Amino acid sequence: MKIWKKLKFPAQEFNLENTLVNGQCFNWRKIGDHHYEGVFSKYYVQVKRDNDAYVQYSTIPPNENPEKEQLFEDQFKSYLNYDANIPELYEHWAQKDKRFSQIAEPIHGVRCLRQDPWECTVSFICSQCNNIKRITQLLETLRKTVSQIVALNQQSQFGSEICEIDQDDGTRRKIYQFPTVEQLQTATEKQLRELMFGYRAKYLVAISKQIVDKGGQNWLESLRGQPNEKIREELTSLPGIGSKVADCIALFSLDCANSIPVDTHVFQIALKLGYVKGLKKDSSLNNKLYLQIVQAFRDKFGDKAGWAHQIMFAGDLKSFQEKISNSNSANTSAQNSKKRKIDEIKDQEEEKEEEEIKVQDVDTKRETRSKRRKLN
DNA sequence: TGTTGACCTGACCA
DNA sequence: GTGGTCAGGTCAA
Repeated sequence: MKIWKKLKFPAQEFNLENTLVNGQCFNWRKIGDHHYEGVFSKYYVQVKRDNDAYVQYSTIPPNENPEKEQLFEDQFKSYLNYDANIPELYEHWAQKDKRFSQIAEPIHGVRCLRQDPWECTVSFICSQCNNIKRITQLLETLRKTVSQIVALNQQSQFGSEICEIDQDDGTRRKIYQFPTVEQLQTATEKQLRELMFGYRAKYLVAISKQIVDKGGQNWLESLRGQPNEKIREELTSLPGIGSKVADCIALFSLDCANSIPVDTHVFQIALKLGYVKGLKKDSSLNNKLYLQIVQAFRDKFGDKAGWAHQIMFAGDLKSFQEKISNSNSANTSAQNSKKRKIDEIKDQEEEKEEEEIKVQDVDTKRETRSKRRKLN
């Protein structure tokens, strides 16, 4: 029998789907309408929303006394950045960018999570040249298998099993917590390759060892509160972590709300919206351009630009495109009228900017034609 | 200093 | 059925 706890959390401030499966984390799975399951800390957690004011959650194991319950709630609230006023931030960002104002409603209630830095590190190393579905699968495999690897390598007799849960088909499913740095350190490259981690296997093995040498989980957590540049420098000194992965770890787990991970999606956004003057679709994403795009997002969205970036990023994902187009076509004429007035003002401001993009597009096309001719 | 190709795997599409 | 391409990058030459 599950015990459900209520947490006051209006829907505009926290949308489960838009937050838990938008590509910032890979430990949640949809199991029903507005209902998700996941592994958080040492708990199997289900979270659901059945009214606009509250979300409800249950944990396995349950917390047997009020102190433990309070401790879990505090931990969960911290994970959800509970104190951040998301609607206020949305309003601010929507005033700064027309595209943001278009996606704000369909992708409402996105919260940037404050994840565990180790799990976040492993997750984004796995994200290299990979898609969300497969990253999620790889991390699930890692949780399931690592306790067997630990036992096999005789480093520890303790696994990391949390519980067994009943499934609809009558079978039972074991749930495991995420392996610690020390546990993953016991795995070999060969073992991880067999689990289909591919070339990322060698990074995971090397990085586990180096982080353990630096002080393990405590070292990673000690990076919280350090200057952004220092965090970047420390993380990129580790094998398999470049600028993009370092910025993901900083943004999603180390309290750097203005970190901007520039990947192919963010590059496309910067290109389409003309954030960087002279940016072309075949521009090579070198370090200089990377930092220009970062600066452009910071200039536009301010000190929590990383959080705004995550919403813009989600807006570029295929899984969110349908939501956006449905929402746009369902807008009532009254809404449209109000929106039109706001848009008119923005249009005037951005008209100049868009002219520049058109010029860039023409340049790009001209260049492509020229290249093609040369090839022919 | 900037550019390029190798690196694992699986889904998708023609 | 098969081969090409791409997917939230990094690294070394």
